Amino acid sequence: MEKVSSLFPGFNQPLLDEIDSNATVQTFEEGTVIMRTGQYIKNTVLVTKGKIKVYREDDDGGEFFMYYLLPGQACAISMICATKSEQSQIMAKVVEEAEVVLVPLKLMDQWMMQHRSWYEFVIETYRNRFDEVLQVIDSIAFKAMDERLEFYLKRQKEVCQCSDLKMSHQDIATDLNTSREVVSRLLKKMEQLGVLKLHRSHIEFLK
Amino acid sequence: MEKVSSLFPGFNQPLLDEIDSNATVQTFEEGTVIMRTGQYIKNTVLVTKGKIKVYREDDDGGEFFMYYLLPGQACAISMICATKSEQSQIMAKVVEEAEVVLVPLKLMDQWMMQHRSWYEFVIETYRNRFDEVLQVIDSIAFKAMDERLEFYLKRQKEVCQCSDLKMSHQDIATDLNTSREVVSRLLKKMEQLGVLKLHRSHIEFLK
DNA sequence: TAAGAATTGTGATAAAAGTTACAGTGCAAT
DNA sequence: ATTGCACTGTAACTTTTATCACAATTCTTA
Repeated sequence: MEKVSSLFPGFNQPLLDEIDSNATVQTFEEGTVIMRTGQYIKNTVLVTKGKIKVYREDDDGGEFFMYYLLPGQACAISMICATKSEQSQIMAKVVEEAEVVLVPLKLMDQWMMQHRSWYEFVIETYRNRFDEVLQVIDSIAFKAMDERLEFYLKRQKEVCQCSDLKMSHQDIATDLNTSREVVSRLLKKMEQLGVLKLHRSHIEFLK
Repeated sequence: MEKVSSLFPGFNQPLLDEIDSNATVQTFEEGTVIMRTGQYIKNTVLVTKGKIKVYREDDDGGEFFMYYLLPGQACAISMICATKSEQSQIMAKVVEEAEVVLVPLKLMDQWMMQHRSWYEFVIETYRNRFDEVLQVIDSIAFKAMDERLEFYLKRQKEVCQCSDLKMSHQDIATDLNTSREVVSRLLKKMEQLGVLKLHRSHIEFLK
């Protein structure tokens, strides 16, 4: 569990020991849906490797990307739902081979009381996710599709830490719950403005 | 503080005593903006009377209604921000004379550890607000304006517990961040379908 | 390497939402 | 009672977004 202690530097030794003896580690390959809308949540998820995308789904198969779960982070939803063993309100998809630490939900409350560092981590997780979700609301409530796409690309760039995004226009359109043609056209405009360069299933950021 | 104990039935006596000796009560008349975007938060807000609307704002003066704060509820944002004395990410406006109990933020963490009933209340507040915000995301990410308006009206109806909504079309349009004409047209359609009846600054729900 | 699938580009058109403009109506205050 | 203002209705138009159609290109794999 050295991985946990380096990725979650706030955790103190007693907490790390508890995790060691109670949590299970699981790996998922790219493409796996590790959480489905409506599924009962039995664990809190801590990510130690890979990239996981969290989506909201509607009744007609529509998807809407909300945020990434990255190493050192936890799924706020799984914490919130875990409290009452509720159903998941979101769908989570692995986009880069992931390793997660699963903490049984019944330990959540207990650790909150016993481990200050766990409490702080959970509160910090709530805070960050709430903030992130509010920014997502801004983008869809106030912005038109061109700015929404820019916001989306900016976030992807931050996460991959590189100047390449390996996704098709259709993938992006699905994440934004719009159509491929709209995304293609807007990307073309951005290419003409010199902000990026388009390749097949691959966008290169120039600025 | 009998009001607090009846509105927040989960709070046990030691917690109620703490609130009694540390919190301040304040009343605000209709129309008051009790929290502004960017303002530093120094208290956690518990509502004991009235109705408060919580908004997200954009840079150009746009407003977007997110949810109501009602008696027996707390502002999740103020709790989250309070943790680090952060700036408010939202604007809160009193729409019906309100009374609130202000808990100094420095007590938040302390009470979380000491009072199980406070801890449970805070977690429950996070959970409910997160759920509510996710539903709001659904409505703007997946639905067109007609359904968004229906969703909006449904929530107003739930809150007022009556079949009358005393708002002008412009007020509704502002809350939804759209234009008055769009709201007027959609409301007219709903009237023709027999779901409601339109009056001046007043909508009567029929179904 | 040829066939098939996925991806992209783009025009045409339709639908939804936002904007402009203005008339009419009800309400309040003097 | 009259004036003025806030509110509502609606037509005409523009812009944005979605949908349809189809060609061209690149990649995969049989």
